[in-house]
Amino acid sequence: MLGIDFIKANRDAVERAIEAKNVALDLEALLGLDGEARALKTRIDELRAARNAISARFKDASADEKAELGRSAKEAGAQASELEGELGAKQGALDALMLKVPNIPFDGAPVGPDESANVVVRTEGEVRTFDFEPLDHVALIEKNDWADLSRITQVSGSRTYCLKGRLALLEIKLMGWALEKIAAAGFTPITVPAIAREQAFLNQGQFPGHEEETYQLPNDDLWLAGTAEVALTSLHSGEITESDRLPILYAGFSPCFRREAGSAGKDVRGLLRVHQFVKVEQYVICEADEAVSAQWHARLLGLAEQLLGDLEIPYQVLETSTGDMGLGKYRMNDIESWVPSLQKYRETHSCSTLHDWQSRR
RNA sequence: GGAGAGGUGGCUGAGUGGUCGAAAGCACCGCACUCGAAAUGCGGCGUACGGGCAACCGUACCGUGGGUUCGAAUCCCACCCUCUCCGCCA
Repeated sequence: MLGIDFIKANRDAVERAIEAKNVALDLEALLGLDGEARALKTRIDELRAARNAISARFKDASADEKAELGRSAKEAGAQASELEGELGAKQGALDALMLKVPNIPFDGAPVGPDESANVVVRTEGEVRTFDFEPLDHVALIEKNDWADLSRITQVSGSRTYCLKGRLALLEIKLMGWALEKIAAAGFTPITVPAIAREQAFLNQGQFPGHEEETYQLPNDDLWLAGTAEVALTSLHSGEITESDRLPILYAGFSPCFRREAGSAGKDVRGLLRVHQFVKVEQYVICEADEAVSAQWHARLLGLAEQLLGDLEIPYQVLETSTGDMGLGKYRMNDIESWVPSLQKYRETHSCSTLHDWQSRR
């Protein structure tokens, strides 16, 4: 989220961000609530000050005076409590609105409602031409007995997969290889749980708003994260970090769980858009400096590209539009990799910068 | 699942009804001493909101939320979290 002082001082920019990101938020109402809450608080402070002043005289007072002082102190206290209740309600409403305030997007981000406004900024690698019809991944799996896609759905439902043989090994090795590559660039490899408390999802920005897309474990008041980012974001929450200990660099690894609610009918075949998968996450906590942050963003993107280069997979880099990048993001670059059987690029990587919108949460 | 212990400032840790935003130590900052550093001595040192040009003043904050009281870190209730032991376990 953004600080209330920042919002007040940069009202137009925030208003533009709300528009560009297509957020349902009435900034006018938010600022009005803030004003009302402050006024109430001032009034409560005055009542409390009066009460405290009376209480301070209590000890040395005579019995008669004590009765009188007690009465008036109690009354001031009661009034304060009543207003406090009012303030609580306003504050709650205000907090809920504050969580919906979007980060101000990067100047270079294309403004648009959704992914259709994303812009391809670069295309890398050479698309192979074959003198035969390339099979898609499902056909390759069937041909080589590399998975039990239909059997596992009777166990775990749709959008789950079960790799076998060399493909099972490939999944594990690919993750290990990516972790090692990123570790070699100075990042600390770290394995984190997908299980996390609600607070972690609030901290990261997934909540409020995306509860429907998240698996819940209601018996234990826990949720399953769709990315290691959830755990990594909260790993250092509440800490004040000396600047000489920055940047903190992680190469995270975790299973990822996604309900894919609202994706009905999309990519139902094969290994695209599954409910559970494994992923490596690059994560940087750096000093609150736009230039430094931009350098790290470039570094993350560079490392992701290096992985694809090493794998000889052609790809394109997108500058993600304001409508597609999400509430908390300042800048987002997606990478789409070439899928020969589809004859098109599909999203495989994503790099984002969130600035202090994230750390404030 | 059963039993117990505990959550106080950046850290350790005192504090069981007002003189407590809170002892002491560590860390940190300033000054003195020193060629310099260390050691030592003296002083300072929480956060948020509101008011004030400022000095400063007011309010709140001792896990969270309620309650008792003129007054709560301290008493009562509920909850959350952490740790220890036992049991169970793919």
